[in-house]
Amino acid sequence: MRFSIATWNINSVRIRMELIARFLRSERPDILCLQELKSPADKIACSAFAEMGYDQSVLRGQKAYNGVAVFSRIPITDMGSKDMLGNGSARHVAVQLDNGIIIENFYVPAGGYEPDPVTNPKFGEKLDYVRAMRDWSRQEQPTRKILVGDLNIAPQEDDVWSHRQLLNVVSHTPVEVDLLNSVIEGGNWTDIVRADIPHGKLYSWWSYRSPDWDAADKGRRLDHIWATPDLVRDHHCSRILRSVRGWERPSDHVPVIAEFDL
DNA sequence: ATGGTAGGTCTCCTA
Repeated sequence: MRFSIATWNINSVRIRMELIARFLRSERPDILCLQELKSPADKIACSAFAEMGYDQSVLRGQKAYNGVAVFSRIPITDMGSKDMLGNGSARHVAVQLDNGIIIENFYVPAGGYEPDPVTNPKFGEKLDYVRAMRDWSRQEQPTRKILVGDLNIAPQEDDVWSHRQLLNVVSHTPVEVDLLNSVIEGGNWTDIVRADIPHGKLYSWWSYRSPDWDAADKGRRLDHIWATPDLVRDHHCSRILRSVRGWERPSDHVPVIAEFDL
């Protein structure tokens, strides 16, 4: 038996319910992890998810900003949230499957524009957040875990449209890439999508500001699926659903999907 | 070198 898991930065869950329904009807992932809900939990139409078979949900909402959720067709248990910066922002939630697998759903801070923690505190917060993830990864038992989410860092050269031109752009700076790699090493994580698709450009996000995102194709791979060694197989059928970026009124991120043994 | 768009909202902040 296998199960499929999808991660998607939805950029407002309320205005994109139709888009989510279209995605769930066509792809039918067993588990959907969302980030950037931009909504309090009590304003999210969980009944609409339940009608499509996703009757299990664990939400961490917040007014206007952040927010993460897990919707599932298979049983999940709420395993709590980590408040990495101690500021109450809803950026993480964990759930457990009946077989013991734990799913960690993260929304890492974007970090603002200027890649300097002194002049831009938001960048400092982002670095602090990823440092906290590294420290947490080192403490965890490195087994039976899947980590997904919008990590807001594109670590490899082929994860951005131009490695050279993005070296000083937040999301691909060496300090961010080094930190993200230290999280991977600290938790003994495998980057499942890159293990499946090791070569070539791979993006999960295209800016709203590009008038023709498809032709310009100045994307970045910000959304990730990782797993601990015991869950890694030869292939996980990873897919990044680029076409969803072309749907009507899209998120600037597209869903990423992988499959695991249940 | 610059500006471009989107969403939610204490009309500006965040992405």
